[in-house]
Amino acid sequence: MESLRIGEILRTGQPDESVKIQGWVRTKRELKDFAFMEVNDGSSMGNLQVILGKELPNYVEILKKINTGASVAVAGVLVPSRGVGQRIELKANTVTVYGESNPETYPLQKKRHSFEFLRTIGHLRSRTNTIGAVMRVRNACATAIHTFFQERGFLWVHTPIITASDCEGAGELFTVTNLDLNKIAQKETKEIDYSQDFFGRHAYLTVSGQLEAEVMALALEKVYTFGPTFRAENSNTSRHLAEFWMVEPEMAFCDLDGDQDLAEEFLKYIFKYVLEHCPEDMEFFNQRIDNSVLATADNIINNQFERISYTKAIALLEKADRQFEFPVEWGIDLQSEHERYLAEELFKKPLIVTNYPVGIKAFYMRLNEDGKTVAAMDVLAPKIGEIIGGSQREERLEVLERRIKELGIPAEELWWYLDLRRYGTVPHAGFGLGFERLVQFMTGMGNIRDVIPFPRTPLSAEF
RNA sequence: UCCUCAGUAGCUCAGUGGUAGAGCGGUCGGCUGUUAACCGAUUGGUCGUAGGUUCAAAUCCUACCUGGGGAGCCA
Repeated sequence: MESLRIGEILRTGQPDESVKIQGWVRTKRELKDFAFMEVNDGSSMGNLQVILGKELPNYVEILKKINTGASVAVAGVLVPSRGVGQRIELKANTVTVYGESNPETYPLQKKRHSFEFLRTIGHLRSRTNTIGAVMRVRNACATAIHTFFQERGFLWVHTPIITASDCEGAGELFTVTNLDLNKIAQKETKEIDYSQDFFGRHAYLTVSGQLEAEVMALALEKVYTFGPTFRAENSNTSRHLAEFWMVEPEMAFCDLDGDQDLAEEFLKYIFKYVLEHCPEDMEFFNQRIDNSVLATADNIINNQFERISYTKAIALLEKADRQFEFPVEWGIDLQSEHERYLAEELFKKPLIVTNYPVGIKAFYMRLNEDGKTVAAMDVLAPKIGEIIGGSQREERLEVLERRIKELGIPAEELWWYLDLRRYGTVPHAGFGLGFERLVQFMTGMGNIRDVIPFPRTPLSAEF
């Protein structure tokens, strides 16, 4: 008999149906003449309650084996539940134990564990309610992202993970090398000769696929990347990972307004999709993790994002009836406390801040007519802060060359990027979204390490 | 990297100078269409590591390690 997923049985299973399920034992309760066993296979929040009657062959032996964490297959007949708490349950005819689980050493208990502890058992934590729900929502977010872009004619392009350009300007890079580091450690010379390295030059793990995405957009018009990204920054916060996934759409023939429209439509679509596809999990997050996630989702789906200029944002912050640790002044970069005030207190919803001072933004952002600001945008979300950062790109060769020179960036390495402005340049724009921050925002999970299966952070890469 | 708090049983924590504790978990028994089951018994420790102060240190001091929260950097 082919086995069914438990989530499906819980939703649509009918009495008298013969079914087989496979999964892991969450809990067992022994009574005098029979026993209850709850089994979960990751397909849903809820477990399937299995009735084990004494008439089962090897009843005593089976009961000894089905401790929390054991893997089982159960064939039987669905029956209406006589207890409260579940609509339907499975009366077992045969039980197969694939693998036992020693209750004296299995670290997961039936009760709640701290996320700190669960991080120390990264290989088992996905068997918990919360991490399981996170992974299902994460999957739904990823599917929603692809669906959103595919429906709109965007091509998913695969930008390289190994890159030779260190001038993307987005933080510290990991070096990729196959040089013998032991030999280098013994050398007296301080300089490393990267011409002897695998690529014949210093190579890195990518910190962004944007520059390559621009290449593809200037041939295919609408593209997006969705892949891993690496930052070697020594950041120890609940919002940073050394390895994370980033989504970067890039559109030719698009300006900053179009960019903002896309970002807003995009977030709305994903929230709506996840609410439709993971209602149980979202309900769980709302009940157990953060009682504002459903209201937040509703807020995002049904309200227009606030759109204000950086200059306006500064004026609002200066008017705020409160003291900021970092004084507010036109030209400064917005601090966490400023972003939070705007998103959480003043507007109480996501807002898009645009046209930042040229001095605090990247070289590729398009210079505005005023000569003082660039066509950048940040989407600020309550609690998370900056969730999306984007801009209209500088498409004018001479302006871009001037900016590169001003910032002291080695232009020769960017020759191909500049070529895009030499041959058939067009206005174009795009943005980057931190995928894990999106999942955090969606689920209300406080620490980004709990929304990725295997988090990589400073001093931590065990699993 | 900085600030701050913490590290005691498998887990969550109490214990602030004088013989290491509780709840949960595990084990054994009882009871029950149970469901964070319940009742009783029982098991369980190099008090993060290394020094120091003291007659005596989980407790005070120093350094280091690890983790949480916040900040910076950023997505």
